[in-house]
Amino acid sequence: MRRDVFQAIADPTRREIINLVAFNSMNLNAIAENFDISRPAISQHIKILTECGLIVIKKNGRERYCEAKLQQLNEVANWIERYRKLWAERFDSLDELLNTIQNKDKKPGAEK
Amino acid sequence: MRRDVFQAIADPTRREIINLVAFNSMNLNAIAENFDISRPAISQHIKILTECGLIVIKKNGRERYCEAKLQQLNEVANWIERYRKLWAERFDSLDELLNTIQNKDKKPGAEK
DNA sequence: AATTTGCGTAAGTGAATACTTACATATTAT
DNA sequence: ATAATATGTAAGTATTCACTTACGCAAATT
Repeated sequence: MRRDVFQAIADPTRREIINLVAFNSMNLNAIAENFDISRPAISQHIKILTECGLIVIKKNGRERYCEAKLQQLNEVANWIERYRKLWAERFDSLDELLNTIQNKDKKPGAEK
Repeated sequence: MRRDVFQAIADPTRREIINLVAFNSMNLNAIAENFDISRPAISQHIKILTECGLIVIKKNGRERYCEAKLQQLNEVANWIERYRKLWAERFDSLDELLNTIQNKDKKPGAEK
């Protein structure tokens, strides 16, 4: 059973769940109302999302609030970033800015 | 049969194939040499990658050269970008630069 | 105390996925 | 012409996936 972020966001329903809770925590039933599939199906999707760390559950009485923790998306973003200069010429200047900022942030003076 | 970029890059083998051909075109056998699975399996992965536009095939005699066309990764990048400010505080300053650049590029003076 | 609400999970199902081997088809080499 | 090479594709298979219904349990309501 693979369980990684790439896999997690491959499913459209899970991407929508992420979108729903990204800015506001919601409990499971509130999330499920936005979909045509059954509540247990949503529950299973959320389980997958928590297992790869994209969502954390905060218990409040009998309710479970789903809160987005999207740091893991970094893995995907970094993977894509390696190829960005190959497809997005208009970001060329941004790349340089990015490098400047990163170097300033953590390794001043390193790698050009 | 879903066929979208999120789905395509969910598979680790396909991500490696993309990585292989991203900077140099390679024919199918050359790609297959890098994996333990059979050549037809690679062929099927490449079919999926072409179907969602991440790879184009250039015929050269009996060989098929696979060339990366990663513009479609934009779809994934854009999706993630919406949430970036939620998880990458150290990119906050970059966000502003990004906005500045984008506004300068296409809608000068718009949004803020 | 009894009922309702919010949720997790087990078991079952059909479809999709990632592979395999076997075979067909072009192109190149001998 | 024959053989070797590079590839596509069909068919079969085991596993995973996304769902369903049924059930169980704790917290809240009545």
